[in-house]
This record gives sequence, C-alpha cells and structure tokens, in this order.
Amino acid sequence: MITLKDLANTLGVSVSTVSKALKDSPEISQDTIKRVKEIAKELNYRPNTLALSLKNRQTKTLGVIIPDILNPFFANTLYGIEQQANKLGYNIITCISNESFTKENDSINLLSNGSVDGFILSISQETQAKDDLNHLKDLLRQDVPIVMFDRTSQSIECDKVVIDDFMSTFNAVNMFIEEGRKKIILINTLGDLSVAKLRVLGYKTALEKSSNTNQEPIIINVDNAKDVRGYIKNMCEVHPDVDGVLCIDNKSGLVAVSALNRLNYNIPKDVSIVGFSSEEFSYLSDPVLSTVTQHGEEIGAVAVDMLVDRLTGNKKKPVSTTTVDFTIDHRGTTLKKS
Amino acid sequence: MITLKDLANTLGVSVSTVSKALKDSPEISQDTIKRVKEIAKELNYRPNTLALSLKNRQTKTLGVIIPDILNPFFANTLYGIEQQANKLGYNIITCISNESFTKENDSINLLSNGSVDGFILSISQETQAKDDLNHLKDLLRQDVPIVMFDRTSQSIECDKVVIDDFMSTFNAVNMFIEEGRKKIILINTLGDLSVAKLRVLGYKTALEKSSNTNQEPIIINVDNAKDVRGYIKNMCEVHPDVDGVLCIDNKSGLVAVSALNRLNYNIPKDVSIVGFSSEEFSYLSDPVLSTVTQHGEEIGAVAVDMLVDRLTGNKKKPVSTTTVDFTIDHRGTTLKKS
DNA sequence: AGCCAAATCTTTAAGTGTAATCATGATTTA
DNA sequence: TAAATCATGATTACACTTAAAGATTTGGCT
Repeated sequence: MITLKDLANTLGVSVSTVSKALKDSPEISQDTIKRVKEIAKELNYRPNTLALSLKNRQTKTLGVIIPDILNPFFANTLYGIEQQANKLGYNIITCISNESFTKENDSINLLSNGSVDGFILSISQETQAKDDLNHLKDLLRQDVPIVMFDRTSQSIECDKVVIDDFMSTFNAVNMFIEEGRKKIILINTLGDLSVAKLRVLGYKTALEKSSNTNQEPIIINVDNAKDVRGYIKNMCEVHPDVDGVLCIDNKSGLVAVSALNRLNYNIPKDVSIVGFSSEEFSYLSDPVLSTVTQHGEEIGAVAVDMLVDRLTGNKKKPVSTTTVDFTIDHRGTTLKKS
Repeated sequence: MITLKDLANTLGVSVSTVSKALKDSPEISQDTIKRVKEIAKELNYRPNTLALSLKNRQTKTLGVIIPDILNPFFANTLYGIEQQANKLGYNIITCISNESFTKENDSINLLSNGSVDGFILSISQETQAKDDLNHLKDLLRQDVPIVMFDRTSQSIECDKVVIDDFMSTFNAVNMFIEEGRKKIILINTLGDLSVAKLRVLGYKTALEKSSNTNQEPIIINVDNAKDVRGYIKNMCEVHPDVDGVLCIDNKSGLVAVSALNRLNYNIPKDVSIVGFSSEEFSYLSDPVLSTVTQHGEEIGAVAVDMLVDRLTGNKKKPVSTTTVDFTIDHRGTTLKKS
C-alpha cells in the first residue's frame, strides 16, 4: 500500500501538495504536477478507499441480501445488480440469507454501521412467514435507504421493484384459455410467499372471469420442490384430462415437462405447460419450456438505479414502486407461437 | 451514525474513556463502564467499521471474483464462500467477471487498493484463453493474497482449491466400463478451459488403459451449450449404439437425458448418462441424473479457510493446493446404485 | 491531623489516509 | 517598500484505538 505520504517523502514535498497535484489543482505549478503524477504512476499509487469513505461519509458500496443464490431468478438479479452498480461506481457486499430470518437479520445489523450506503434486498421466506420486519424498520429509522425487490412488504415504506405477479398468471391463464384449455392446474412450491399469493390470485381470477370456461381452480401445493414429479404423476391419475399446467417457480416447469412426456402426453398438443424461468434454463427441457419471464437482470439494474438515485439525488422524495414488465415467452410447450 | 464522540459528549467524559469502557478495560471504573454501556445501548452505538479498518489496516472483507453466477457450480461455491466468510467474521465483495478478461481485470484493480484483504477467484474463460495473468501477478507482487479455485493456473504461485478433474472422468469412465459399456461419448461445452482439458484427458486415459474395451475416444465439442440437444441427436444417428454419455459441464447432462428419452433410449438400460452437477439440479430430469458432484459449497469454504489462514497466520508459509474430493453420485441414469 | 506514596481513574496525544480550508513564505511587480 | 501573485505547507476533520501522561482518590504512617 503506497500512500500520499510515501509520495511526498520520495519527492520531498508535503502531503497536501501531492494531494492537490494529483487533482490538478491550480494552486500547484505544472512542473510539480507533472513530477508528482510521474512518480505516482511509477509507484502505482492508488488512493485508499477506506480513508476516502471515512472522509466523505459514503462507502460507494451497496449491501445486497439475497434469499437463495441457487434460484436462477435471484442469480439473475444479482448479476444485474452487480453490473449496474459497477457501472455507477459502486461495489456490492453480498449476503445470502438462505431463507433464514436470523441470517438476514444478522447480515443487516452487521452492515448497517456505515459499511454500506444502502441496501437492496428480497426478504427471506422465514421473514415473510414470521412477518417480523423490525430490522428493516430500524434501518429506515436510521435513514439507511432500502430498495426491496420481488418479495416486498407493504408495511415497509421504501422504494420497490417488482413484477405484476397478479397479471403474470392472469395473462398466462388467459392464454391457456385462448388455446382452448379446459383443465388448467397450478403447481405452487412457494408456500405463502407474497408473490405466490398474488400469482395464485391471478390464476383464480382469470378462471373466474372467463366466459369460455367454468373450471374450478385446482391448486397443488408442494412443500419440497423435489417432490413435484410425484405430485404431477398423482395429479394425472386424478385428472387425466389435464390440458394446462402452470408452474409458478423457477424449476417445476422443467420437471412438469419431463414428467408429462414420460406419461405419454403430447406436449403441447395434449397439454400446455408454462413455468416461471429465464431463458438460460428453459432449454433444458424438450420441448423447450415456455415461460413467464421475470427479467431479473433488469430488475436488479432498476433496483440499483433507484437506490443510487436516492443516495445522490433528492433524499426526501416520496418512495415509489417500479413495475418491471414480465414477458410471456412462447417456446415449445405452448401452442401459440409469437 | 452515532459515534464515540457522541457518547462522550452526552456523558461528559472523553472519547477514549468511552472506547475503553466499551472494551471492559481494567483502567476504567466499573461505575463508568456501566454508565457508558447503558447509554451506548440506548443510542444503539455501533463502532464504525471504516475507521476500524483504517486503523487496523485490515478490512475484514474478501474480494470474490466469479466467472458466471448462473452456473450452479459457481453459485454453490459462492454460497460456501459467503457462509464460511461470515462464520470467520468476514464480509465478501462479489464481482462477476461474466467470463470477460476486461471485467476481471477491472474488478481486481478496483479492489486492490486496500478495499479487501485478499481475493478468492476463478479465472474467466477469456483470461484462460489469452493466458494473460499480469493482473494476478501484480497482486502477488503487492503481497495481496489470492486463493484460486476450479480454474487455476500453474504460472500463479498461490493457494489453490481444486477437484481432481482428471480422476473425475477417469473414474466415471471406468464405472461405465464396469457396467459393460462399449461406446462412451464425451460431450464438451467448456472449450479449452483448464478443467475441460483435464477431464477430457481422464476420459481418454481411462479408455486407453482399460483392457475391457478398445474403444476410440469420441468427443463432441459444442460451442454453445444451447446446441447440445442437436448435437446429441446427430450423434445418435452416427452412433446409434452409444451406451454411455459423459457430460463434463453443469447442464448438458440434463439435456442428454431428455434428448435420449425422446429418441426412445431406455435409460439406464440402453445407455448410462453422467453429468457434472449438484444435487439441486439433478432431479430436474427423469430418471434423476447421476453425476460427478463437485461439492462447490465445500470448495468455497476451504478457499475461505485457506485465505483467512494466510491473512491471520504465517504469511510466508509455502503455497499449497487443496484437492476437495468429488463424489460420483449414482441416481437414476446409471446402472450401479451405491 | 498531616503528608506522601500508591492505586485508581481519566485525559491527552499520536496514528491510520485523504482532502479542503486556511495560512505561510517567497518571489515578482508596481 | 508595499502589494500582489504564486507555490507550498500546516491544520483539521472523518471515527477509532492505545500508550503514556495527568489527575484524583485512597490508604498507611508518623
């Protein structure tokens, strides 16, 4: 670590001269500026971020708390966050709550002492179940800005980035109905997550409102994502006439395709399948999975924009919620190709 | 942000008294200690990490550079790194190089000014192709410790964590041979990556050394992972008698299962398939994919241990390479169940 | 009681790296 | 010679720790 002092010593001038010279201050002669810059380059001087942060009272670092890094949606979001943060001159400290309230809580407490300028987070499953959000309220009380994405809470007054979860399934079901599907089943592995509730509601509402069907909702709740295959097999015994499957998480759609293939359903002739995934994973199935795509990368980028805007711009402007458009991407498991 | 000074002012004592009181220094009277602690708790005082880092000349932060966060192996590793780092009192700053040399280089330069105490990284594909490792050599020259994992380089003298890539495929192929397989094909989507070379070599060597087969190696190189399905179909036309498929990346194994199912191969009766994946993804196929499992989580944890050991312990001890055991997990796509 | 030494408690000062304000000294100009 | 200009230096603040110095109280002894 080479410091201003080191440069000053080797040049025989004072620390402040060096500091000013490096900033092209008009107070310093061109000659000195040149000498200073030369030696700085030679010794590969880099200003110490720590000292700068202390002085400027900002770390140029964002805290990011993700519930589950193996979930492709969150991985995508993290990628978007990292990219955009870098672009705007910020680093990110990443914590993985692993769906645990305690870990989430600890991580926030650990970082909320000036280590980061603000937080981007999606709350853990456990936190949403307990509905204990005091750690977030404390942050706001300390004027640490937060941007929540995907899994948010109405009781926290902060900027948010979401997709329209209700409309995502509402539209997907309507698409099924347009295809002429009569028995559309929803598979939920997300329990009582806020987004799951909205997606389930979108499904139910679409069925209710449609005049082309009077199907009752059929919702299969699966605790452990690894059991999806078994549940689908059972479902096909009870409802052999299933002709639409809607999976509201990131992996089950793929399982559904392979399970229904195995049961000799012709996809998409006999049955349409839609999952919630991103392009990078949909091609793992045959036919390639059609999905509601959440565009996590963009969600992450928008979250960073909102946070940085609050950090640098008008801090007191009212909080807002940005809705990033989802898309319904027709690939091989639906009839309607776009 | 409440500081020692704030506490000192409200109590009418000096800053250092407060500092010592909070540390239970014997120099401070029990009475004062109690008063200080009470007010500190009341005002929710938290020592400023920045100031501490500056003073202690260590940030308690590790830089982590990952080539691709959507790759489940790297996601797993990141998870292991984060867990273990937290356990040892470190935070991590994550950068995603996205397989780009420039991004990797920039990230390292940005963090190597005292922002982090050391690095854990796996080099990007582009870096490995260019074989330009000056950014890493610079780090070592500046005495910033590095731990490389998975994708390493012999020309960098630092601690490393790897699996025995050669033995992974060597053993997998031998397992195929024990099953009586006669035509074992390797699918490589990893190009010239160091690990790919070793895995290909293990495959070739196993075929050569076996007395039970005199099969020539058949290696299918696929540039874009999304094309794997097509290549497998072609392969089955050329070699309809294929009875073993070895995929050396994290996703292709799943594609292979669904492709061969579709072509009416009976898995695992007609053909065995082994991929490189982790448990969280293998269940997406039917039958459930058997895999060489890399245990990314443990690799990450070991990397942190090695780095922290170097940071806190004997800095001058010779570098070492830890080999984390892989396992071959027999699930549904191989005959031999263990 | 009076005094000093010892023990106890608290403060001062220095140091971590940087940048901005203010101050100083030197040179040149009027 | 005074004033203006110019180049550089000293100081301070950011938040924290710690060694050393200073202040206060306690206790023992005459």
